[in-house]
Formats: sequence, structure tokens, C-alpha cells
Amino acid sequence: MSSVRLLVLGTIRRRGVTHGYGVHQDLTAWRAETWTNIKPGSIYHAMDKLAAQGLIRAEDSGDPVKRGPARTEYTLTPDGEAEFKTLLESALKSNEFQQMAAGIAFMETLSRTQVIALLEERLAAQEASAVFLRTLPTESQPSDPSKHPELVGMWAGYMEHAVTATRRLLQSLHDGKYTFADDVE
Amino acid sequence: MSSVRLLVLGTIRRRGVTHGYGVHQDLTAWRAETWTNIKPGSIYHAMDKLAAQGLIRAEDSGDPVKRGPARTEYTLTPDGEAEFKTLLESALKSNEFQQMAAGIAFMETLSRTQVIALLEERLAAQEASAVFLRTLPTESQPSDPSKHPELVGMWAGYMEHAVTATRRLLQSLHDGKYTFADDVE
DNA sequence: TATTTTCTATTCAAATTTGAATAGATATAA
DNA sequence: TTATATCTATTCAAATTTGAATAGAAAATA
Repeated sequence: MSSVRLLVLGTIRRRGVTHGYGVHQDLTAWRAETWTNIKPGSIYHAMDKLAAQGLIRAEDSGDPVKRGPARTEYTLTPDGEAEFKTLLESALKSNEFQQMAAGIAFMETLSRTQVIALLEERLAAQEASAVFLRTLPTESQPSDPSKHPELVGMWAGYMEHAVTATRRLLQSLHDGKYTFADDVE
Repeated sequence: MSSVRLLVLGTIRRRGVTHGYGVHQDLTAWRAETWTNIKPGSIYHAMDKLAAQGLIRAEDSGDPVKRGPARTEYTLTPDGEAEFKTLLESALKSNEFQQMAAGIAFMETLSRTQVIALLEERLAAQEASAVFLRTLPTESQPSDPSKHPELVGMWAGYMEHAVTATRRLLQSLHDGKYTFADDVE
């Protein structure tokens, strides 16, 4: 699953009310190209679909400072808010880079406790995966790619790195860094 | 760009002659689901397109040990061989996981010297990227995701790991591991 | 003031990917 | 022997993604 829907919902949610170009501008400003690769066409498609599903609603922005062509602005509906939470939770448990990145980008909208729980779930999966990858047999002159030491080693090494990264993030959260939905000042 | 074409061309090339299901079986056996996520439909689509472009050609397999429904078997044409090499070269220079993985899976079909050159190109790009990511400013209470220490840190950490992995692979190749197209026994 | 460029904003056809359905052949169990 | 499951093999509609085109408005330049 791609992270377009989560990114679009999260961006609209963050802005309150916005249009396709606004979402695109934000993602560009966030250097999201580094961790995702979402093209304008995908944003507009996702928005049309979200609107058709009643997760976002066309809204007259109170802001008349309009530059350029006509735009259509949207806000989240209650269903959209629920869908955002669902997608975010699954992104935080995910092992896919794009999902993880989007998950981290929006994690502070959940409670610290919940994010920790989700990340612990991700960590367990990553640890199991890392262990499994190290059990795979390899051959120094591999008869097929599944036994190639470099291929298997690259994956195992990546998974071990991912475990470290998740642990580090969990530590930051335990240390009280960042401000989550349930943090009081 | 996805790695379907490279994977399909490489698999047919490796088998000499094969059909869509054969490609699918190989990719499954190679545990390719770990590093790519290619569904049967994509394989058949890619094959139709490759055939339409004259990169593969339908062929009567000499093998009458047919089990189950009718199949269409293909071989690479000379143009297909050239395309395979081109895609493989760009995969070995790539920073995308799926590309890299497919590149490593088939690297031994090139010459050792060429693979080293391509990986050195990849390494340079990764090093530059890692340095750049560490220059990005972050905020402890990030005003937007582009300044989130965890997001930026995750990418930088990943890139640094990737640099290490590429260096390690280069070392193996310099050490004379594996048998490349230009290696003599 | 006319022209060109840039920024704002979206649309659309074409290509690709997904997910599920279809269907033949062989093996298994009742 | 008959039903059922499993393995072989592909097809197809629907969903998504890409890449390029379109177009209005403002800024820059000549």
C-alpha cells in the first residue's frame, strides 16, 4: 500500500482546509521527495476518491487571498479523521520506508503511549525478521539469488539497522521528547 | 521506475526459455517477496509489453513435459539482451532498494570491472547524500516534518548504513569473490 | 506596453499495478 | 469412481500512478 492517502489526509488535517496544490506544496517543502515520491496527479486522484468516499468534503475556504486559477478546497470529515488515525496506526507498525516516514511525520497527533505501543509492535516484527534472515543458508558460489550472500546479507544488515533505528526512536519517546496529543504543558 | 522489467528479462534470460508462470515460480523461490513485490498480473503485463517491443519473442519450448494448461514461452531477442544490460547497469547505480537487489541478483552477468565501476558511482552518490542529510537543520519541537530530528535522522542513518553496505560489497568484489562474466577458471 | 517567464492549479490520456476470477490438469481422499 | 483440493497458467476489470499538457494570474523584462 502506498502512503498517498495518509499523506493527503494528514496534510489537509494539518492545514485545516486546503486544496491539491497546497498539499503538493507542503510535501515539497517537507522534502518528502526524499522518502516518498508522490506526483501531483496522484494527489488529485486521491483527493477525488477521498471526497467520493466522504472522508473529505469540499469547503469554501474563508480565505479570499486567492492567487491564480480556481481551486477546490477540502476539510476532513469525522470519517476522514477516523481513517487518518487508522492509516497512521498501520504506518507506525509498518516496515516499509515510506509508511514509516509518513508515520513519524504525523505521530505526534496520537498519544505517546499509543505510539510507543505501535513502535514496540514494529520492533518485535523487525527483530523476528532480522533473526530469520540470518538463518537463511547462503552459498559462496550461489546457485540462485536466494542463496546469494550479498543479497541475503544486504537484507539482514538493513533489518538489523532498522531494529537499531526503531530502538533509538523508542528511547527518544521514553525520554519525553516531542509533544504528543496527550502531553500537558 | 519499478524493477519488473529487469526481473522478467533476467529470469527469462537465466532460464533460456520460459513462460509467465515460470518467472513467477522463480521469483517466489528466490524469496523475491522480501525485496520486491511483484504480482502475477504485473509479470504477464510486462511480458506482453516486452513482446510487443520485440525484446522477447514467443518460442516453442523444446520441452514437451507440459503439466497443466497451455502456456506461452518466450526467449530474449538481441534487443532484449541489450535492454537487460541497460536496466541492470542502471539498477546497480540506483539507490532504491528494489533496484539494488535486482542489480545484485544479476550482477555476475556483467564483468567484474564494470560492476565495480557502477558500484563506485553508487557509492559516491550515497556518500554525497549522507553528508547532505547531516547538514539539514532540525528543531527539537519541529514546526514541520522536514525539521523533525527523527525523520531526518532516520534518513541520514539509513544512508550511512547504505554507504557501509556498498563499501562492503565493493570489498568482496575486489577480493575476487563470485564468478563474473569475465572471470576465467 | 507588449512579451516572456514564473507561479498557481488542475486535468487527462496512457501506462502500470492490483486483486480476483477463470480454467485446465493432476493428485488425494471418500 | 466421484468429489475435492491443489498445482499450473493466464486473463481481465478496476484502481492507481505517471507524465505531460493545459490554463489563469502575476511578475519580470525588453
